[in-house]
Amino acid sequence: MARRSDHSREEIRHLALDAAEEIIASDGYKGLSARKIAKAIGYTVGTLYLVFKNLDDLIIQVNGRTLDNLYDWLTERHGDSMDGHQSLLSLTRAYIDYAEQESPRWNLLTDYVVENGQELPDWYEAKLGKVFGLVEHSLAECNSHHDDLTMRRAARVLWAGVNGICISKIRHRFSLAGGQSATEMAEMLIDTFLRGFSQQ
Amino acid sequence: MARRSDHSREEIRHLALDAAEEIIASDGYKGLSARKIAKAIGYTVGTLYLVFKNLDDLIIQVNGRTLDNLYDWLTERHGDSMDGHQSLLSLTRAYIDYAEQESPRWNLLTDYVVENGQELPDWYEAKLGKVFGLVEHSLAECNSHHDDLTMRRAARVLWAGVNGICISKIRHRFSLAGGQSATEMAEMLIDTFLRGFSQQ
DNA sequence: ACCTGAACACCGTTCAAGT
DNA sequence: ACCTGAACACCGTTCAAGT
Repeated sequence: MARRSDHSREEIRHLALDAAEEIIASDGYKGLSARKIAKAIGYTVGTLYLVFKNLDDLIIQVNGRTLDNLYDWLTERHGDSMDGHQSLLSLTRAYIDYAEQESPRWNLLTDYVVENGQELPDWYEAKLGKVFGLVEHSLAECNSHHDDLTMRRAARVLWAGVNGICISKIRHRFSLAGGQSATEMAEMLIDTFLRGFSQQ
Repeated sequence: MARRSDHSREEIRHLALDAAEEIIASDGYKGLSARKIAKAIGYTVGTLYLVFKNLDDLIIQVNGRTLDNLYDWLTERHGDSMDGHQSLLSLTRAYIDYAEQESPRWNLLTDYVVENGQELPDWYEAKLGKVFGLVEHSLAECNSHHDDLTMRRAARVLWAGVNGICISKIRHRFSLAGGQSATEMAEMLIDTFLRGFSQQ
């Protein structure tokens, strides 16, 4: 059993986040609990509350690591040797693959509800911004006759749309999609949006 | 206190669903519990398990009523005296209003995760289909040179996209949207998609 | 100083026993 | 037949007490 001073606070934080990721992967994102984490790392539940404000704080930190992981996944799979349209499609396919293959942690990301009057921490928005940056970059290669703000807005609208498609197909498993897969739906969204965007 | 035979099984079902809706509205969607429902209707927890298979079954029935409620909300606010494009925008604004004003029950709808190998019940998909029907109808008024299947697919892609925007702005409260509101993002999506869709 | 362990106020779900 | 109430195996969170 772990005793006092076996690990620094920062080490306990890492141990706990590692354990949380394993529990989410094996028991699903709703199977995560403070007591399971504590047991897995050989500390008492009380110890977790010395390191995390509460379970919400822990979950948001797990989600932060998921965003890092997603960023790496996307950049690894995402070739640079194509035009913007193809690049956007390949980014989207990589994202859908991630949501499907890492669905427990992806579901936890989507599950998070920010309460009225609350805000996501800055470091979290920064990680999100890094992922959005990939979309912006691909979009900029497709089309450059719009101003910067319009490009950024288009990237966000398009990505929120792709995410909505993933939610309906992966989270809710709607079978009302005219027989289309998530990838086919996302391709239809991107192709049609880009056609409209370039002819504006 | 309620005694046996005070209510039929169907009456208990309605009482429980009514109570669940009130609890969700006042305590948030994560504040719902079988014990709270039982207390509110004057029965023991055990009784709920005579009427519902489990809490998941109850929640899916609450979500079914939310879909009915949403359908009524959309049809009430949705004038018929405009062209398809305007009609689609007004439908979208009404949906965003619903998500904002009824956010606890809307969040419960979005929260639901269908596990691997599971499916949503047919009656649930039928209620969803009714809401999607409104979108299809408006879209059909915008554009009629596509075949039926393409129109249905476009309606689903567009609606999943609008929903994704609501999730990023209402559920996650991302402030990375270039200063746009959910409504502005949805308008950008619809305008650009429709331009691309009509020029295909 | 650091961590424990017990306590508090909750959960979902089941099922023998009561009326 | 219908419902209860207690039990079981869990929760998140706090904090006096131990080393």
